[in-house]
Amino acid sequence: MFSIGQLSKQTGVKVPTIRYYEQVGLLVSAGRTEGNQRRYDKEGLERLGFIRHARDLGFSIEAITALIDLQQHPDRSCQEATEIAQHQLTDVREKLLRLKALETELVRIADGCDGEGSSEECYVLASLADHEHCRGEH
Amino acid sequence: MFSIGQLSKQTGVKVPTIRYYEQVGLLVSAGRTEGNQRRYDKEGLERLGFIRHARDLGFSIEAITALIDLQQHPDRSCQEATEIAQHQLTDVREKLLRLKALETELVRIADGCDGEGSSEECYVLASLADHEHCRGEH
DNA sequence: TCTTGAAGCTCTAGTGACTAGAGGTTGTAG
DNA sequence: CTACAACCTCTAGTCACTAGAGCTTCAAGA
Repeated sequence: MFSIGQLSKQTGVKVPTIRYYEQVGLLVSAGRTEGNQRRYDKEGLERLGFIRHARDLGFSIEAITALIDLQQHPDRSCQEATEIAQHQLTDVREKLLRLKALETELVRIADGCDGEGSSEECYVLASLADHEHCRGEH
Repeated sequence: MFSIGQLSKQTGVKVPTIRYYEQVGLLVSAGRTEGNQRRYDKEGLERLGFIRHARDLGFSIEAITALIDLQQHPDRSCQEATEIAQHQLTDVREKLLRLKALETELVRIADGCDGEGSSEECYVLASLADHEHCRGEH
């Protein structure tokens, strides 16, 4: 049995975050001591590892809840899990496209100015003031 | 003079968001009508355009406040503005790297499973459960 | 001039995924 | 047995909005 602190050390998830996961129904402790402190078993440790990994990959708490639900019903099709993962992938790809466009624009803005002179004629400020300067959309 | 709704239509920023910007000190209306409704002039319209553009590029409210502050003191160096933009660029590039890694990982996970069979042997779930499967770090 | 209704107003609370702090209790090593 | 690190609960704060309640004002048509 592990205390919440031990679980935290082993997974790298902060203690208040573990309590938060309990609050939202993601991870329940195996039980409590007489003094009301949480105790976890190996299953809890594994589940927290799963949650951590999924969060690192950007899955929402909601999506993770759905995935855990699937884990607990092995009779259900794997298709749902794949759909959730595909959805996440689409999401990441959209963000990637957007960020790439932003990068291009920011390079143009940030590098267009040598940092000298007064802010009155600053290229950064002028670029932000006037969208017309932009090459792509965002 | 424009009403808040006209400002909203011209810039594409929602009415409650404009009020929010006032609340955090980003955009003050030129004045109020006798009936307490906000009225904006051309300067307000331009400033909201500036804010909108900067937000689209991912600048935080805090950074935008600093940039506007610079605009209003044309005697101050342009360097600060450039620094803020460079910082934002660094930030975007970090996010890009991270997202690219995630994409790779998600492709591996989401495409490794044909969606058939039960969730018991689902590759998505197995991959999320075991970080060891991962190629890169995240 | 009156009426209607869209648009405006303020205020509070909710979102997601935590994080911080107050103020009190428990577990454990020496 | 004592000290103190680690635990507990609860509330409130973060960011950048968004939603809703309940009210008032503005402007166009009759």
